[in-house]
Amino acid sequence: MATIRDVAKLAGVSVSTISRYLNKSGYVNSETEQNIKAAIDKLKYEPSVVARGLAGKQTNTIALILPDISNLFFSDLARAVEDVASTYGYTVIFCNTDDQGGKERNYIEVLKKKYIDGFIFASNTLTHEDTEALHKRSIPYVCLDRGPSDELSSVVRSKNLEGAKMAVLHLLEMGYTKIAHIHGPQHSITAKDRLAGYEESVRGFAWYSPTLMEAGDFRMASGMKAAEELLRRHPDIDAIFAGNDLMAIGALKVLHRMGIKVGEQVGVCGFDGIQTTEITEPELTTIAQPIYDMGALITRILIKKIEGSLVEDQIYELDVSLMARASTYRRR
Amino acid sequence: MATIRDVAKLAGVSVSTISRYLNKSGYVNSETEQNIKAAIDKLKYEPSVVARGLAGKQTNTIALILPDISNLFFSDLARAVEDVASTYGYTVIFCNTDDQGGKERNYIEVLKKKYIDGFIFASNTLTHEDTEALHKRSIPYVCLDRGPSDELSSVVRSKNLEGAKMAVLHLLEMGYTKIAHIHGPQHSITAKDRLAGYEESVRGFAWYSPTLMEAGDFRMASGMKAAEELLRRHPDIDAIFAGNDLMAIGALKVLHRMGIKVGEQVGVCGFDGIQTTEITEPELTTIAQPIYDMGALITRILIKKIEGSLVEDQIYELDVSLMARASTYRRR
DNA sequence: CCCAGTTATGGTACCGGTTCCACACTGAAT
DNA sequence: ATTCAGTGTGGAACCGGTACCATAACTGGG
Repeated sequence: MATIRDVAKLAGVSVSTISRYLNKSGYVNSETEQNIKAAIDKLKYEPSVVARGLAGKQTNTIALILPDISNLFFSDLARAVEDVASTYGYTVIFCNTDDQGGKERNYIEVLKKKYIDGFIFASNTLTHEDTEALHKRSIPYVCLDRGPSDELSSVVRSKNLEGAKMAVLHLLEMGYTKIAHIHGPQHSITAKDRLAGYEESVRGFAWYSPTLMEAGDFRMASGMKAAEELLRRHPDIDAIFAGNDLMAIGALKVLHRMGIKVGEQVGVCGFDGIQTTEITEPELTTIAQPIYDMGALITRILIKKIEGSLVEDQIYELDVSLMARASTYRRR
Repeated sequence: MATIRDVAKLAGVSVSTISRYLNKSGYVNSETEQNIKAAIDKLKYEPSVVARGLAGKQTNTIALILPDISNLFFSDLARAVEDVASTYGYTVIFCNTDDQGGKERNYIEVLKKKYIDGFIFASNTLTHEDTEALHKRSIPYVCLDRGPSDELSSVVRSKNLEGAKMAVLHLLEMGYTKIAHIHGPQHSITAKDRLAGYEESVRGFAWYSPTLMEAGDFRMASGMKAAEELLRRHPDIDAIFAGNDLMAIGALKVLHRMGIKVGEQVGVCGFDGIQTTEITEPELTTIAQPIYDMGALITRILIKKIEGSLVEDQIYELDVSLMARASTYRRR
């Protein structure tokens, strides 16, 4: 491997000049420039990112911290992050935390030793202490859905409350008359907002009851359990709005097993818009978050922060959209 | 940030001694050791991975090159890779190639400048030229499914041919009598092997015909198209074996739309064992690859190669298993 | 004619580690 | 007493860049 000194020697100039040429910082005569170009070509010289990292404190690497890459939502997100990052010349490291604060903290520890340029947090366990180490070294970070408690940071999320209201409204419009809700874990602000949206929308109805709400953990199995429980408690419900798609799919499964026709008899609506919603039978109505856009946006914000174009920290709320499909189509 | 020299000063020894202590290379008096420990604690010293990388040519980072992280199969795989890598102290960079050789080559170029310790290739486009650059710098790499053409390398794959035979056998045992096949793109050795397994198993039957095979591209939409075509051509087929789960799900969808009862009238079997197969209705019978194990194994092999415990390059073929489910259950 | 600003380039300390070599000391074998 | 292996430590070059500072030649304005 050729080094910058080899190039300098061959081009007959000093290393400083090469460095200036490479970084387009400072003056370089156009003739000299040609010589340097030739030398670089000849030696197939490629600057070492590591040496640059050591000298200049930039590694062009960002870390993506998420609960589980094999979760459909996050793999879609990761795709967007990597796409954007690579167009800006950054590479992406990913870390699975399983929503365990300990793992997350551990990753932060390991990665800050690596001079990572910035972090994207898509997990829900971030605390103030976690970010302290980042602040100390002024490593920029951005968050999905929610930032660390009591602290301002750039956050991208979607309109969860509004989306939940859209879901309920849609179900009502389709002629369903008693709507239950399976909500996610309440430490998640996302789940909270969606629950709030549901509650605000249905509180006024005569059939409203707190027992129409049942908790899940955002995974399919919990959706099944919750749906069973709800149907046992209220055999007359004719629609279920789930806090995310996976739980909605669980509900779908349960209804199917009970011989209940989804759509016609009981409507089901999810939230997230993961690709799998098109695979179910019937296809699942859902409130789609612009997952790809969210990932792309949060990455662009992070890179801006890294490169110093001052962006004020703020919360970006993206629009959600109703994907009306067969699982909420009630033939009359 | 404290540096190694700060620690040396505080502990009253030289940097060499600190380095020896940190790497457990060479002698360090046990008393000195205590002092060093204390100094490190006090200064909260953490060695810089970047400086280490520059000096010692090790970054503890591996790259995972795959077609698309948002593809269910690869996100499961990525999870396994990261799990194993992190227990060995490595971080994982991932890159989406969309099966385009150009993107792949580009990533190799970028990453080798970063002193990546090793590569895992899970894409199908790897050529001899691609790996040349890696050879030159003796950067180890391993492959999933297939290595670069005409070259030995460590490869982990599953028993595709055998699995295809299992699928056909299972369908026959369940009482299906005319089995079609949707195969993947033939540049993929995986798809080829599965097709071969199918053909070998059915060639002896009277109903066998080359027109019972139709091509797809491993994605759902192509499975739908292929299924339609097959049913048009042979309205009497009563089973479809697809070269992967996503195409099988496509077939499922088509059959459903045509009002054909999957399982009872027409059996469908996939291949891969992605989680989504449990979400479909009916649940999809599939030949499950041990995706997680494959990812874990390939990562362990790579790390062994990186750390120099000479492993001979070889091909590891893992067992597949039949997951018999409702999509191939024929009530009689 | 002098001084200041622009253009062009070189020298070198520095980033934070690793590693090789030199040196000193100990105790046992020759 | 001499040699030698094992133990323990320090000095300094080196990895491959960046960036600051110095130097110098060449403008043009006062």
